[in-house]
Amino acid sequence: MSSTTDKYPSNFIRTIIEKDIAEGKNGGAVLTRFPPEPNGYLHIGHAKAICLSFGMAEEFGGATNLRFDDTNPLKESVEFINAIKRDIEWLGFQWKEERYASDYFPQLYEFAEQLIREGKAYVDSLSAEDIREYRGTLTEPGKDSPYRDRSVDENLDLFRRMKAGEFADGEHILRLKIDMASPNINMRDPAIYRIRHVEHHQTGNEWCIYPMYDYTHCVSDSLEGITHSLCDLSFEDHRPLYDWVLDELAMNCHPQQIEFSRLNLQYTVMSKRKLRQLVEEGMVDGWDDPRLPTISGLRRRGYTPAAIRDFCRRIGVTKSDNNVELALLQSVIREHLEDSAPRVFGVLNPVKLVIENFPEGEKVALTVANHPKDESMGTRELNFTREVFIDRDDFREEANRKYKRLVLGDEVRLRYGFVIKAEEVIRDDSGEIAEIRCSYDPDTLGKNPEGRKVRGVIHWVSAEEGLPAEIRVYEPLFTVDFPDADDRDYHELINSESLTVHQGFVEPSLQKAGLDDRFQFEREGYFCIDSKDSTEGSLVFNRVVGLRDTWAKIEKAGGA
RNA sequence: UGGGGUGUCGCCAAGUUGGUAAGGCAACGGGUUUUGAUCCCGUCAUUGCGCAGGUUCGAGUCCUGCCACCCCAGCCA
Repeated sequence: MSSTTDKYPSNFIRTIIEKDIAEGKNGGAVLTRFPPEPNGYLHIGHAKAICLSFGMAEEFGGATNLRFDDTNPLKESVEFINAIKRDIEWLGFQWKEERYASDYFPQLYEFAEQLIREGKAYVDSLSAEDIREYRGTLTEPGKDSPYRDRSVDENLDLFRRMKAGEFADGEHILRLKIDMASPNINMRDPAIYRIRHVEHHQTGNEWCIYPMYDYTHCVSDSLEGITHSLCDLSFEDHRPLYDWVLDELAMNCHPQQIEFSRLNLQYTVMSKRKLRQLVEEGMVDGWDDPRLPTISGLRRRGYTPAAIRDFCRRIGVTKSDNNVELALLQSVIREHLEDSAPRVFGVLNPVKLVIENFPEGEKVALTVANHPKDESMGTRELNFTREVFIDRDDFREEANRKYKRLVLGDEVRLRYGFVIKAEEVIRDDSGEIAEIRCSYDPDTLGKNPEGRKVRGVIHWVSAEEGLPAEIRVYEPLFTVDFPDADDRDYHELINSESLTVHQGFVEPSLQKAGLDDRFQFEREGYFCIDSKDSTEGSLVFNRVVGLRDTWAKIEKAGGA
């Protein structure tokens, strides 16, 4: 995992850490944490944070804790906990310790009593609506709650009774006593404990009051001895509160919160809320739908952990808003698969081709390379037969010379096999081409014909030996590059053609394709077995990404 | 009209104490090629680093003033 390609280029967070180490801060130690709330699946944006937090720690000989930020039992579940752990491990990272914010509930409670005793927290009995009213607005200061000056004894009594379950949800709340006139709204007496009579996935029914993020996170970081607490920019305004709590509690470990900008990627959405909607409304096939930017989706789509890590490294780490092009992600996975994926043949839109002068029942065994540039990947055998499938896009009844595929009356090479010539087209009742009758030149195996220049080379699959397979090709889930920035409801922005299912054929060797294998279907793209739906008897492939397609560009420009 | 941030090539992004604008992706030329892939070569910010002034022999880097965009008013995280 710790190859040089995983090293980040210069960024401001590394600069800070290097400086801290040079100055002997924290005794030169680096301990980070990744703190997901188990209320959804991890996505590529989380991968950025994971690579950063784990990456920085590893680079400086430190470690990273995985800590589930499980302070809101209403939205969380063990299903998400397990999915998150699996995704992080799959990405290639190992946490030092698995912790839960709920591990600290007892200590958090004691600290809360301490704050009350010191007059730094109070129980408010205003309704949620009133609290909102009293908070003021962005431009006007808030005003003190009438309960703000309750005595320490009363606060303590109330808080203990909150814990004991004497009150209903929403009846009381514990707030920090900071400054209702602060220009930073987060400092206007933030709530730190609310009553919730619900079972918690970790602590069961032990508690009916639950601490809130701002209070929990900094204390948890401190208790664990975190040195650098990396989070996204939305928490920048919360840093004064983070620091306030640790200072007032006089914690002996005061981690440094550092914020960076979150990832925005073209043609997708990154908010857990929207992802959850897509899943729950059945617009996709679960959290691991290959069109989703979730780690699980990317895994099922065929992305590799190394490619995702490389992507995270290449997008960099800054505080500026960023809009990363999908092309970068695609470029990275292509680059990784180019070297590692063995080549095979697969035809997505099959049309049968019959070579009339090739003897029926005969086979010519061809030894073909698994990789054009890497002999160590070996060879495999393919049988050339009288009937083969080629892709419909690789045949035209007429075309100009720029079209380097099969044209009626002209020649083309079937890759690794013979040069053939299209002689006649057979149509079905609907007028569609049902079959292409051809002839072949037996003297063209491994050599070019004399005096003629063949248009090009196309791939094929033996009709006699090929395996039928379902091949799924994906396009972006959304029709606009940044759905979040669009005023329209996201339902209107869904790309109805994000999934195309082909009933095609693949070469026999793919029968033994494994779940972790990636292949390049020559001239088509990179593919993998669909981990959810593929079976031995009915193969299902996902297209990870297409090959770079300059022909499509030429075609689009009106070149042919 | 409050507070917190950010503005360097179409996108991402480097740019330590001012010294004369990295790299990647994309794009565009060309070469190799039994994958229109890969690979290789070349072009791609020349009084230019949001704008306007200023300091300086010299500023993306310092100062002043503007402008634009993002985040914040959950008993969510």
